Amino acid sequence: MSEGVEWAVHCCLTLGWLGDDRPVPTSRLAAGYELPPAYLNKQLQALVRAGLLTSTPGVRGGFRLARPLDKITLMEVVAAIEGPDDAFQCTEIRRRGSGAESPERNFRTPCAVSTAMRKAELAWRRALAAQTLAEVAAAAERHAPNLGEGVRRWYGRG
Amino acid sequence: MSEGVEWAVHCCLTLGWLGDDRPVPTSRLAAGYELPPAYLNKQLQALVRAGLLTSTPGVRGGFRLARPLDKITLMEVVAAIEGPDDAFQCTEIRRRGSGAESPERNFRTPCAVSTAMRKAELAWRRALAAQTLAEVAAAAERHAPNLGEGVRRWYGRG
DNA sequence: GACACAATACTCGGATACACCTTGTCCGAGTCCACTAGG
DNA sequence: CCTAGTGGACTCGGACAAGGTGTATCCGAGTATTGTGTC
Repeated sequence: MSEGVEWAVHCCLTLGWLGDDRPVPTSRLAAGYELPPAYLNKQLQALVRAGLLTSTPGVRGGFRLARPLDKITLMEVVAAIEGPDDAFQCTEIRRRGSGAESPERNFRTPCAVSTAMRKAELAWRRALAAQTLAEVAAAAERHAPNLGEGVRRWYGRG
Repeated sequence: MSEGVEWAVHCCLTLGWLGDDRPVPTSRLAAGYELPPAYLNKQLQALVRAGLLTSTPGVRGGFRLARPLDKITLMEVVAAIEGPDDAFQCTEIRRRGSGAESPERNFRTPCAVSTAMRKAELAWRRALAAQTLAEVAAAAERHAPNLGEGVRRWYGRG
Protein backbone atom coordinates (compact mmCIF):
# COMPACT_ATOMS: atom_id res chain seq x y z
CA MET A 1 0.00 0.00 0.00
CA SER A 2 1.12 3.51 -0.72
CA GLU A 3 2.91 5.39 2.00
CA GLY A 4 0.67 8.39 1.40
CA VAL A 5 -2.20 6.70 3.22
CA GLU A 6 -0.35 6.99 6.50
CA TRP A 7 0.45 10.65 5.81
CA ALA A 8 -3.15 11.44 4.87
CA VAL A 9 -4.66 9.87 7.98
CA HIS A 10 -2.22 11.62 10.31
CA CYS A 11 -2.75 14.97 8.61
CA CYS A 12 -6.53 14.62 8.88
CA LEU A 13 -6.19 13.84 12.58
CA THR A 14 -4.00 16.89 13.06
CA LEU A 15 -6.50 19.10 11.25
CA GLY A 16 -9.21 17.71 13.50
CA TRP A 17 -7.27 18.52 16.64
CA LEU A 18 -6.56 22.03 15.45
CA GLY A 19 -10.19 22.77 14.72
CA ASP A 20 -11.49 24.08 11.42
CA ASP A 21 -11.22 27.78 12.10
CA ARG A 22 -8.16 28.63 10.01
CA PRO A 23 -6.63 26.69 7.11
CA VAL A 24 -3.24 25.02 7.60
CA PRO A 25 -0.68 25.24 4.77
CA THR A 26 1.18 22.22 3.47
CA SER A 27 4.52 23.56 4.63
CA ARG A 28 3.34 23.57 8.24
CA LEU A 29 1.90 20.07 8.08
CA ALA A 30 5.05 18.79 6.37
CA ALA A 31 7.20 20.33 9.10
CA GLY A 32 4.96 18.72 11.71
CA TYR A 33 5.88 15.26 10.43
CA GLU A 34 9.19 15.94 8.64
CA LEU A 35 7.76 15.02 5.27
CA PRO A 36 8.69 16.33 1.79
CA PRO A 37 6.36 19.35 1.44
CA ALA A 38 5.72 19.17 -2.30
CA TYR A 39 4.89 15.50 -2.24
CA LEU A 40 2.65 15.85 0.78
CA ASN A 41 0.86 18.60 -1.12
CA LYS A 42 0.19 16.08 -3.87
CA GLN A 43 -1.47 13.71 -1.42
CA LEU A 44 -3.56 16.48 0.10
CA GLN A 45 -4.74 17.39 -3.38
CA ALA A 46 -6.08 13.86 -3.70
CA LEU A 47 -8.00 14.34 -0.46
CA VAL A 48 -9.46 17.56 -1.84
CA ARG A 49 -10.54 15.78 -5.02
CA ALA A 50 -12.22 13.14 -2.86
CA GLY A 51 -14.13 15.82 -0.98
CA LEU A 52 -12.51 15.19 2.37
CA LEU A 53 -10.59 18.48 2.56
CA THR A 54 -11.13 21.95 1.18
CA SER A 55 -8.24 24.05 -0.05
CA THR A 56 -8.01 27.83 -0.01
CA PRO A 57 -5.31 29.56 -2.04
CA GLY A 58 -3.60 32.76 -1.11
CA VAL A 59 -1.09 33.85 1.45
CA ARG A 60 -3.10 32.74 4.48
CA GLY A 61 -4.46 29.71 2.63
CA GLY A 62 -4.08 26.03 3.26
CA PHE A 63 -6.25 22.99 3.90
CA ARG A 64 -9.26 22.48 6.13
CA LEU A 65 -11.45 19.52 6.93
CA ALA A 66 -14.54 19.47 4.74
CA ARG A 67 -16.39 17.49 7.42
CA PRO A 68 -15.86 16.75 11.11
CA LEU A 69 -13.78 13.69 11.94
CA ASP A 70 -16.76 11.59 12.93
CA LYS A 71 -18.13 11.96 9.40
CA ILE A 72 -14.96 10.64 7.70
CA THR A 73 -14.18 6.93 7.60
CA LEU A 74 -10.83 5.26 7.09
CA MET A 75 -12.23 3.74 3.91
CA GLU A 76 -12.68 7.16 2.37
CA VAL A 77 -9.11 8.18 3.09
CA VAL A 78 -7.71 4.95 1.68
CA ALA A 79 -9.90 5.21 -1.43
CA ALA A 80 -8.85 8.82 -1.94
CA ILE A 81 -5.15 7.92 -1.99
CA GLU A 82 -5.08 4.42 -3.42
CA GLY A 83 -7.83 4.87 -5.96
CA PRO A 84 -11.24 3.29 -6.29
CA ASP A 85 -10.32 0.01 -8.01
CA ASP A 86 -9.83 -3.24 -6.13
CA ALA A 87 -6.41 -4.60 -5.27
CA PHE A 88 -7.08 -7.95 -6.91
CA GLN A 89 -7.74 -7.51 -10.61
CA CYS A 90 -9.19 -10.53 -12.40
CA THR A 91 -7.70 -10.81 -15.87
CA GLU A 92 -9.95 -13.74 -16.84
CA ILE A 93 -7.16 -16.15 -17.60
CA ARG A 94 -9.69 -18.95 -17.35
CA ARG A 95 -10.85 -18.03 -20.85
CA ARG A 96 -7.42 -18.37 -22.40
CA GLY A 97 -5.58 -21.52 -23.41
CA SER A 98 -7.54 -24.58 -22.41
CA GLY A 99 -10.62 -22.53 -21.66
CA ALA A 100 -10.71 -21.12 -25.17
CA GLU A 101 -10.98 -24.60 -26.64
CA SER A 102 -14.04 -25.58 -24.65
CA PRO A 103 -16.81 -23.32 -25.91
CA GLU A 104 -19.44 -25.26 -24.00
CA ARG A 105 -18.39 -23.45 -20.83
CA ASN A 106 -20.39 -20.35 -20.09
CA PHE A 107 -18.23 -17.47 -18.98
CA ARG A 108 -21.20 -15.34 -18.04
CA THR A 109 -20.90 -16.52 -14.45
CA PRO A 110 -18.19 -14.68 -12.51
CA CYS A 111 -14.82 -16.34 -12.00
CA ALA A 112 -14.82 -18.33 -8.77
CA VAL A 113 -11.31 -17.17 -7.92
CA SER A 114 -12.28 -13.56 -8.40
CA THR A 115 -15.39 -14.04 -6.29
CA ALA A 116 -13.40 -15.55 -3.44
CA MET A 117 -10.79 -12.79 -3.50
CA ARG A 118 -13.47 -10.14 -3.71
CA LYS A 119 -15.19 -11.58 -0.67
CA ALA A 120 -12.03 -11.10 1.37
CA GLU A 121 -11.50 -7.62 0.03
CA LEU A 122 -15.06 -6.73 0.92
CA ALA A 123 -14.35 -7.72 4.52
CA TRP A 124 -11.35 -5.39 4.45
CA ARG A 125 -13.39 -2.52 3.08
CA ARG A 126 -16.15 -3.11 5.61
CA ALA A 127 -13.65 -3.00 8.46
CA LEU A 128 -12.23 0.25 7.11
CA ALA A 129 -15.65 1.82 6.61
CA ALA A 130 -16.66 0.87 10.15
CA GLN A 131 -13.94 3.06 11.68
CA THR A 132 -14.26 6.83 11.66
CA LEU A 133 -11.32 9.15 12.08
CA ALA A 134 -12.92 10.41 15.29
CA GLU A 135 -12.63 6.92 16.76
CA VAL A 136 -8.99 6.70 15.71
CA ALA A 137 -8.33 10.10 17.28
CA ALA A 138 -10.07 9.00 20.47
CA ALA A 139 -7.95 5.83 20.57
CA ALA A 140 -4.80 7.93 20.20
CA GLU A 141 -5.84 10.27 23.00
CA ARG A 142 -6.66 7.34 25.24
CA HIS A 143 -2.93 6.71 25.64
CA ALA A 144 -1.96 10.41 25.59
CA PRO A 145 -4.74 12.51 27.13
CA ASN A 146 -3.29 15.92 26.30
CA LEU A 147 -2.34 15.05 22.74
CA GLY A 148 -4.69 17.52 21.08
CA GLU A 149 -3.51 20.33 23.32
CA GLY A 150 0.11 19.57 22.49
CA VAL A 151 -0.64 19.64 18.79
CA ARG A 152 -2.45 22.98 19.09
CA ARG A 153 0.48 24.42 21.00
CA TRP A 154 3.01 23.25 18.42
CA TYR A 155 0.97 24.80 15.63
CA GLY A 156 0.65 28.08 17.50
CA ARG A 157 -3.04 27.62 18.22
CA GLY A 158 -2.66 27.45 21.97
CA MET B 1 -1.78 -6.81 -5.76
CA SER B 2 0.59 -8.85 -7.86
CA GLU B 3 -0.82 -10.56 -10.91
CA GLY B 4 0.94 -13.78 -9.92
CA VAL B 5 -1.65 -14.43 -7.23
CA GLU B 6 -4.29 -15.07 -9.84
CA TRP B 7 -1.96 -17.35 -11.76
CA ALA B 8 -0.99 -19.28 -8.65
CA VAL B 9 -4.57 -19.92 -7.55
CA HIS B 10 -5.66 -21.07 -10.99
CA CYS B 11 -2.64 -23.36 -11.34
CA CYS B 12 -3.31 -24.93 -7.96
CA LEU B 13 -6.92 -25.56 -8.94
CA THR B 14 -5.77 -27.16 -12.18
CA LEU B 15 -3.34 -29.39 -10.33
CA GLY B 16 -6.15 -30.39 -8.01
CA TRP B 17 -8.42 -31.34 -10.88
CA LEU B 18 -5.70 -33.37 -12.55
CA GLY B 19 -4.93 -35.35 -9.42
CA ASP B 20 -1.49 -35.78 -7.93
CA ASP B 21 -0.40 -38.88 -9.75
CA ARG B 22 2.06 -37.34 -12.22
CA PRO B 23 3.84 -33.96 -12.03
CA VAL B 24 2.88 -31.24 -14.52
CA PRO B 25 5.65 -29.17 -16.09
CA THR B 26 5.54 -25.40 -16.22
CA SER B 27 5.35 -25.37 -19.99
CA ARG B 28 2.09 -27.30 -19.94
CA LEU B 29 0.50 -25.08 -17.27
CA ALA B 30 1.64 -21.96 -19.10
CA ALA B 31 0.09 -23.23 -22.33
CA GLY B 32 -3.11 -23.97 -20.44
CA TYR B 33 -3.51 -20.28 -19.59
CA GLU B 34 -1.38 -18.61 -22.30
CA LEU B 35 1.07 -17.25 -19.75
CA PRO B 36 4.82 -16.58 -20.15
CA PRO B 37 6.35 -19.91 -19.13
CA ALA B 38 9.53 -18.66 -17.50
CA TYR B 39 7.72 -16.11 -15.36
CA LEU B 40 5.06 -18.60 -14.34
CA ASN B 41 7.87 -20.89 -13.30
CA LYS B 42 9.09 -18.15 -10.97
CA GLN B 43 5.71 -17.95 -9.28
CA LEU B 44 5.51 -21.72 -8.92
CA GLN B 45 8.93 -21.66 -7.28
CA ALA B 46 7.47 -19.34 -4.66
CA LEU B 47 4.70 -21.85 -4.01
CA VAL B 48 7.31 -24.57 -3.59
CA ARG B 49 9.24 -22.44 -1.09
CA ALA B 50 5.99 -21.92 0.82
CA GLY B 51 5.43 -25.67 0.99
CA LEU B 52 2.29 -25.69 -1.14
CA LEU B 53 3.79 -27.52 -4.13
CA THR B 54 6.57 -30.03 -4.62
CA SER B 55 8.83 -29.91 -7.63
CA THR B 56 10.56 -32.82 -9.31
CA PRO B 57 13.36 -32.19 -11.80
CA GLY B 58 14.15 -34.30 -14.81
CA VAL B 59 12.57 -34.96 -18.12
CA ARG B 60 9.25 -36.18 -16.73
CA GLY B 61 9.37 -33.68 -13.90
CA GLY B 62 7.13 -30.78 -12.98
CA PHE B 63 5.00 -29.61 -10.07
CA ARG B 64 2.58 -31.44 -7.83
CA LEU B 65 0.34 -30.38 -4.97
CA ALA B 66 2.03 -30.94 -1.64
CA ARG B 67 -1.39 -31.24 0.06
CA PRO B 68 -4.95 -31.80 -1.12
CA LEU B 69 -6.94 -28.70 -2.02
CA ASP B 70 -9.01 -28.77 1.17
CA LYS B 71 -5.80 -28.36 3.17
CA ILE B 72 -4.69 -25.20 1.34
CA THR B 73 -6.27 -21.82 2.10
CA LEU B 74 -6.33 -18.75 -0.09
CA MET B 75 -4.33 -16.96 2.61
CA GLU B 76 -1.41 -19.33 2.11
CA VAL B 77 -1.34 -18.78 -1.64
CA VAL B 78 -1.47 -14.99 -1.25
CA ALA B 79 1.23 -15.03 1.41
CA ALA B 80 3.42 -17.25 -0.76
CA ILE B 81 3.33 -14.81 -3.68
CA GLU B 82 2.96 -11.42 -1.99
CA GLY B 83 5.25 -12.06 0.93
CA PRO B 84 4.53 -12.26 4.63
CA ASP B 85 4.60 -8.57 5.55
CA ASP B 86 1.47 -6.44 5.86
CA ALA B 87 0.33 -4.10 3.13
CA PHE B 88 0.17 -1.10 5.47
CA GLN B 89 3.59 -0.35 6.88
CA CYS B 90 3.66 2.08 9.80
CA THR B 91 6.71 4.34 9.51
CA GLU B 92 6.05 5.99 12.88
CA ILE B 93 5.80 9.51 11.52
CA ARG B 94 4.10 10.49 14.77
CA ARG B 95 7.54 10.56 16.42
CA ARG B 96 8.99 13.01 13.93
CA GLY B 97 8.55 16.76 13.78
CA SER B 98 6.10 17.93 16.38
CA GLY B 99 6.20 14.56 18.12
CA ALA B 100 9.94 14.74 18.62
CA GLU B 101 9.62 17.97 20.60
CA SER B 102 7.19 16.57 23.15
CA PRO B 103 9.17 13.95 25.04
CA GLU B 104 6.43 13.54 27.60
CA ARG B 105 4.52 11.38 25.14
CA ASN B 106 5.17 7.70 25.52
CA PHE B 107 5.65 5.98 22.20
CA ARG B 108 5.60 2.53 23.74
CA THR B 109 1.90 2.26 22.99
CA PRO B 110 1.19 1.31 19.39
CA CYS B 111 0.22 3.99 16.90
CA ALA B 112 -3.55 4.35 16.76
CA VAL B 113 -3.52 4.72 12.99
CA SER B 114 -1.47 1.57 12.60
CA THR B 115 -3.78 -0.29 14.97
CA ALA B 116 -6.86 0.73 13.01
CA MET B 117 -5.35 -0.24 9.67
CA ARG B 118 -4.10 -3.52 11.08
CA LYS B 119 -7.59 -4.32 12.34
CA ALA B 120 -8.96 -4.03 8.81
CA GLU B 121 -6.13 -6.04 7.37
CA LEU B 122 -6.75 -8.76 9.94
CA ALA B 123 -10.34 -9.01 8.72
CA TRP B 124 -8.98 -9.45 5.19
CA ARG B 125 -6.58 -12.17 6.28
CA ARG B 126 -9.29 -13.96 8.25
CA ALA B 127 -11.58 -13.96 5.22
CA LEU B 128 -8.77 -15.37 3.09
CA ALA B 129 -7.84 -18.03 5.63
CA ALA B 130 -11.48 -19.09 5.93
CA GLN B 131 -11.64 -20.17 2.29
CA THR B 132 -9.90 -23.32 1.13
CA LEU B 133 -9.00 -23.98 -2.47
CA ALA B 134 -11.37 -26.96 -2.41
CA GLU B 135 -14.25 -24.60 -1.72
CA VAL B 136 -13.19 -22.34 -4.57
CA ALA B 137 -12.96 -25.33 -6.89
CA ALA B 138 -16.40 -26.48 -5.79
CA ALA B 139 -17.82 -23.02 -6.48
CA ALA B 140 -16.29 -23.09 -9.95
CA GLU B 141 -17.76 -26.53 -10.70
CA ARG B 142 -21.13 -25.40 -9.44
CA HIS B 143 -21.51 -23.34 -12.60
CA ALA B 144 -19.70 -25.82 -14.86
CA PRO B 145 -20.29 -29.36 -13.63
CA ASN B 146 -17.88 -31.13 -15.97
CA LEU B 147 -15.06 -28.61 -15.54
CA GLY B 148 -12.62 -31.04 -13.96
CA GLU B 149 -13.21 -33.61 -16.67
CA GLY B 150 -12.61 -31.02 -19.38
CA VAL B 151 -9.34 -29.99 -17.76
CA ARG B 152 -8.20 -33.60 -17.50
CA ARG B 153 -8.99 -34.17 -21.15
CA TRP B 154 -7.09 -31.07 -22.25
CA TYR B 155 -4.04 -32.18 -20.27
CA GLY B 156 -4.20 -35.68 -21.77
CA ARG B 157 -5.29 -37.29 -18.54
CA GLY B 158 -8.61 -38.47 -19.79
C1' DG C 1 17.86 -61.77 -26.30
C1' DA C 2 19.53 -59.17 -22.19
C1' DC C 3 22.33 -55.81 -20.05
C1' DA C 4 25.54 -51.85 -19.43
C1' DC C 5 26.61 -47.43 -21.02
C1' DA C 6 26.58 -43.07 -23.06
C1' DA C 7 24.25 -39.44 -25.61
C1' DT C 8 20.17 -36.69 -25.45
C1' DA C 9 16.21 -34.13 -24.60
C1' DC C 10 13.62 -32.04 -21.18
C1' DT C 11 12.86 -30.17 -16.53
C1' DC C 12 13.63 -26.87 -12.56
C1' DG C 13 16.36 -23.03 -10.47
C1' DG C 14 18.60 -18.87 -10.07
C1' DA C 15 20.94 -14.89 -12.26
C1' DT C 16 20.04 -11.22 -15.53
C1' DA C 17 17.43 -7.08 -18.31
C1' DC C 18 13.10 -4.20 -19.16
C1' DA C 19 8.86 -1.45 -17.83
C1' DC C 20 5.68 0.67 -15.15
C1' DC C 21 4.28 2.87 -10.99
C1' DT C 22 5.37 5.12 -6.70
C1' DT C 23 8.12 8.71 -4.96
C1' DG C 24 10.11 13.18 -5.23
C1' DT C 25 10.84 17.89 -7.22
C1' DC C 26 10.07 22.12 -9.71
C1' DC C 27 7.78 26.15 -11.52
C1' DG C 28 3.56 28.90 -12.77
C1' DA C 29 -1.35 30.89 -11.65
C1' DG C 30 -3.91 32.95 -8.18
C1' DT C 31 -4.88 35.39 -3.87
C1' DC C 32 -4.53 38.00 0.26
C1' DC C 33 -1.75 41.14 3.09
C1' DA C 34 0.90 45.20 3.88
C1' DC C 35 2.91 49.26 2.69
C1' DT C 36 2.51 53.74 0.45
C1' DA C 37 0.80 57.80 -1.39
C1' DG C 38 -2.84 60.90 -1.83
C1' DG C 39 -7.03 63.30 -0.16
C1' DC D 1 -6.28 60.54 10.07
C1' DC D 2 -8.63 57.71 6.49
C1' DT D 3 -8.74 55.45 2.02
C1' DA D 4 -7.53 53.75 -2.63
C1' DG D 5 -3.88 51.62 -5.08
C1' DT D 6 0.03 48.79 -5.85
C1' DG D 7 3.83 45.80 -4.92
C1' DG D 8 5.08 41.59 -2.89
C1' DA D 9 5.16 37.28 -0.68
C1' DC D 10 2.95 33.17 0.08
C1' DT D 11 -0.25 29.46 -1.24
C1' DC D 12 -2.18 25.74 -4.14
C1' DG D 13 -2.08 23.18 -8.57
C1' DG D 14 -0.34 20.69 -12.19
C1' DA D 15 3.70 19.45 -15.15
C1' DC D 16 8.33 17.31 -15.01
C1' DA D 17 12.37 13.74 -13.39
C1' DA D 18 14.36 9.67 -10.50
C1' DG D 19 14.22 5.37 -8.03
C1' DG D 20 12.17 0.86 -6.79
C1' DT D 21 9.36 -3.01 -7.44
C1' DG D 22 6.94 -6.02 -10.43
C1' DT D 23 7.35 -8.20 -14.99
C1' DA D 24 9.71 -10.84 -18.31
C1' DT D 25 13.62 -13.47 -20.12
C1' DC D 26 17.73 -16.38 -20.62
C1' DC D 27 21.04 -19.83 -19.51
C1' DG D 28 23.10 -23.43 -16.45
C1' DA D 29 22.56 -27.83 -13.24
C1' DG D 30 20.37 -32.09 -12.96
C1' DT D 31 17.67 -36.30 -14.26
C1' DA D 32 15.01 -39.94 -16.65
C1' DT D 33 14.74 -41.68 -21.24
C1' DT D 34 16.41 -43.85 -25.21
C1' DG D 35 19.22 -45.72 -28.39
C1' DT D 36 23.40 -48.50 -29.15
C1' DG D 37 26.96 -51.72 -28.63
C1' DT D 38 28.54 -55.82 -26.39
C1' DC D 39 28.15 -60.26 -24.04
